[in-house]
Amino acid sequence: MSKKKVEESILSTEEKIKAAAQRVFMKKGYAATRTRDIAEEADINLALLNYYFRSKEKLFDLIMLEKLSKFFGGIAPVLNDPATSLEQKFKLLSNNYIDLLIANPDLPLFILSEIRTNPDRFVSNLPVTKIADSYFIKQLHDRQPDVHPLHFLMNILGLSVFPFIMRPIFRASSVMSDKVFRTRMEERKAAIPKWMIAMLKTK
Amino acid sequence: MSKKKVEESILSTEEKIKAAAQRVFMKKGYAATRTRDIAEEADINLALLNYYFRSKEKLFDLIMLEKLSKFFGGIAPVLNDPATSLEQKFKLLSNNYIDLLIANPDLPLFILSEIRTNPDRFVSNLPVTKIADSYFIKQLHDRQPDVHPLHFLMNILGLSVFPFIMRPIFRASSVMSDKVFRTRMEERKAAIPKWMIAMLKTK
DNA sequence: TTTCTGATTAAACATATGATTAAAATGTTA
DNA sequence: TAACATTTTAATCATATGTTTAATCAGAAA
Repeated sequence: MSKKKVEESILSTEEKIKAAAQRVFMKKGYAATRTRDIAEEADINLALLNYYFRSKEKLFDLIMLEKLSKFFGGIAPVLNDPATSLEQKFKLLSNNYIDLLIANPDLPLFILSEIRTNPDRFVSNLPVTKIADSYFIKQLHDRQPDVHPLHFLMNILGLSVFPFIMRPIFRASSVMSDKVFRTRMEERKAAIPKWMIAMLKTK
Repeated sequence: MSKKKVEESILSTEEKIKAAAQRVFMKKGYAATRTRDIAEEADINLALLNYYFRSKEKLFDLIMLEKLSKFFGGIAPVLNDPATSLEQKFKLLSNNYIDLLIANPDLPLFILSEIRTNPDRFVSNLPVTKIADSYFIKQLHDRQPDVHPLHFLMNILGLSVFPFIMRPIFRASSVMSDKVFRTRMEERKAAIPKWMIAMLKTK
C-alpha cells in the first residue's frame, strides 16, 4: 500500500468515528451520549475512539467548534458589509439561514442545548461578540431610531430560526409533516424580508 | 445558606427534594443530572430521593409534566376563544408569554432540549395537537388568505419566545446585560402586537 | 414507660462508563 | 525477506451512578 493510501485509510477511520460522533452527539447531546454508542455507530472498536481523539470531551469539542462556525460563521460578514442595504441584508440573512437549516435542521437546538448545559465552555468560540456594534445595527438605528435595533436583530433571527427549533414539537404533535414544513420554510424565504420591512415602518 | 434554601428549610422533605430537582434538572438537563446532585442541592440523604419518588426518571416525569403545562397551558384557551379579535389575541399571547418567561427564563430551552433528546416520550402530554384547527387559525385565514396561517402562529411565538431561547448566547457574549434584556422584553410586549398587524397587511 | 410507625441514615450493591493496556494484526521500509 | 511502525482488538481498570438494604432515630400511641 502506498503512503498516500495509508494516510487515506487513517483519515477514513478517523472520519468514520467523527461522522458517527456527529450523528450521535447531535441526536442525544453530550451528556446522554456514551462512547460505546459512537463506537457502535461507527462500527469500530471502542478503544479506537480514544486512540484517535484522546477523549470523549476532545472529540465533542472538535465537533462543537465546527457546528458553532457553521451556525454563526455566515452571519458576521453579512452584518458588517457596508455595501448592502438593509433590505438586502434581510434577504441574505433569512435566505442563508433557512437554506442552512433545511440542510441541518437540528443545528440550532443542538447548539443552544449544549451552551445552556455548559454556558462558560464555549464563550470564547462565539463569534457573536461584535454584533452589537455592527454596521447592520447602525443601519437599523438610522432607519428607525424609535425602536432599539437589537429588536430587529432578534426578529429576523427568530423568524428564520425559531420554526426549526419548534420542529420537534410540530412533528411530535403532527401539526406539520416534513414535506409541508419544508414548503412553509421555502415560503418564508420570500416572506421574511417583506415582514421585516413592514415591521421597520411601524410607529 | 442561600435565601432560597432558608425558605425551603421549612418545607417538607418531599417538597425540598422536588424543588431541588427542579433547579438541577432545569439547569443541567436530565442526562447530565446525578441523583447525588439533587440530594446535595436539597440537603437530604441520597436514599430519600428513591424513598419519596421511586426513581430519578419518575421524579423527572413529574417535573416535566408541570413545566409542559406551564409552557403550553396558557395558549390553547386564548387560541380557541371566539370572543376575542385577532388584535386582542396577539396582545394576549405575546404579553402572557413574555410575562411567563420573564419569571421563568429557561423554561422554553429546557422543554425543547428534553423533547429533542427524547421526542417520543412526551408526545402524549403535548397540548398542541388541536392548534392546527383552532379559532385563531381560522381568524388568520379570514384576514389574510394569501399567507398560510401557520406562518403567523410561528411568528408570534417566535417573536415572543425566541429572545429567551437566545438569552444564554446573548449573556455569554455580553450583548445584553440582564437588566437591559428585561427592558427589551418589556418593550416587546407593546411592539409585537403592532408588528403582527403590520405583517398581516403585507401583500 | 414501652411499643409501634414512618423518616432518615450510612453502607453497600450492581451495573454503566470513560479510559487504558498488552498483545495481535496489518502495513511499511530497507 | 526481516525489522520496524502503525492500527486494531479483547480484556481490564477505576470510578461514577442509580438503587437498595438494614440499622437507627424520633415522635405518636398505648
